[in-house]
Amino acid sequence: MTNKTQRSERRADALSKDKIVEAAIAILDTDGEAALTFRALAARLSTGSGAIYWHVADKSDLLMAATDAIISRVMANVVVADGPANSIRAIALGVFDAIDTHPWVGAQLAGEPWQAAMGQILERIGRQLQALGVPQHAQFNAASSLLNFILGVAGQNAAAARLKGRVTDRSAFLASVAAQWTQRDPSEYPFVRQVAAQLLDHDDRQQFLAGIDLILAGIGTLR
Amino acid sequence: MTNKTQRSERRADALSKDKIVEAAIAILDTDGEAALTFRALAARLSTGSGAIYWHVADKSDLLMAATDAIISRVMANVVVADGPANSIRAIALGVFDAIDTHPWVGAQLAGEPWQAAMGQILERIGRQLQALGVPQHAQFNAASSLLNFILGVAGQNAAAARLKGRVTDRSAFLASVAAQWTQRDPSEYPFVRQVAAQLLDHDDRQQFLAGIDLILAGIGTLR
DNA sequence: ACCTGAACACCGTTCAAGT
DNA sequence: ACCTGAACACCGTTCAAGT
Repeated sequence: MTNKTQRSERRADALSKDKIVEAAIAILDTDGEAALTFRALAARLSTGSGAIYWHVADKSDLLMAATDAIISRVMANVVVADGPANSIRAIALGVFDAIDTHPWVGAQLAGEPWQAAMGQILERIGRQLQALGVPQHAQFNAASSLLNFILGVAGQNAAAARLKGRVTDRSAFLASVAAQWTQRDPSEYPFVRQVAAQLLDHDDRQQFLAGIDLILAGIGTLR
Repeated sequence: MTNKTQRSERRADALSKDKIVEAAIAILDTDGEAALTFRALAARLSTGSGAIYWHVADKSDLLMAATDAIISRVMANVVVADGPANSIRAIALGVFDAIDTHPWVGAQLAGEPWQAAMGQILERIGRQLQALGVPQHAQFNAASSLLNFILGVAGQNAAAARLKGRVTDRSAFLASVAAQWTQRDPSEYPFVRQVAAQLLDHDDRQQFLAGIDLILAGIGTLR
């Protein structure tokens, strides 16, 4: 037996980008965005943090690959039927629900355009807009409007998820938010005061659908 | 003369949250989000990094205060006239242009709801929706739809700004994005391929306005 | 070719010590 | 009350050294 510090055994099963991405998703889902570090990831994969860089360019690359994996699954499972308008609702709800279960996906979509997941969503929405009979010249704007609305909600939901745990009473928290918004000068915030009650107990998913419907109604006026 | 390391002089002009926020805005505007560190801020203010914490809770507090300052100025300068629909366009464009000149504001809005700036925008939009005659029960959803669309665009623009400098040819960059989206299986991306040409040379501001108009058209169908 | 883990160059935040 | 700046506990990323 020697005194020299023993190097760890080399891992038997080869690492791969897929395995790394799956491990990252597991960490993100169970412990949140902040918990995903290369050290935590390396520990979970029983390897050195540097090994990950052999398969993944950097943290942004890793996050985009994880987001793409989730969105791919969602898109594969979305049931497109009952006409193009309902199909768009289904696609949008698919993304919404994915963000609900994987809030970090929301942050990623909202803050990183040009990733593969964005192309997938755009494609799915665009095809349904064509089926809906939206004139060709208006299709890009219509798709981008729906997409941007979805991304806006995505960012907000990701932020809301970051509070989970720290905030136990959602209504009380939202009440304190509304109070802070209006406190600088209550007479300056008549609208916020009016909707404060609805803010406290509104259903995010239902409000999301209402927004999609509003944009669809607007698209319906296009000729 | 002593050999003891000389402590720096104590600053003559008192620090204040306002002064700190202004310095932060200057750093964010000239050198970008990544350049705002407590060390850089302390250097610019000729103080210790710890001093900043006497006036500001943490980095999030600082960023929210900076965002609120910018949005307050924008809202004070927005000209509301020509009827409620045009006023909503003016408010939205005000936010869009603010994000264009201060991209970090976009990132902040997209990723941090419940900050004061959000209350300001919501209030301004809501009041115009009331003037537009939107039925009371639909006002909250309508306002939230417009707001979320704006936040979606905000996040994308902030991300686009992060590339400035690194990317010199916008068209070439967007072409490579579209190519990457479709390359996995070109036959799976007919819509993206169709709009790729528009993607390359579309005007962000004009597309933003088209989205606002689409939502306004949808709101017009509400009764 | 792929993996290991120490080392580097940073962060935000805290806090004892000063005025 | 307010300020100073070293110290702490982290990060992402690199890279010489291993297999």
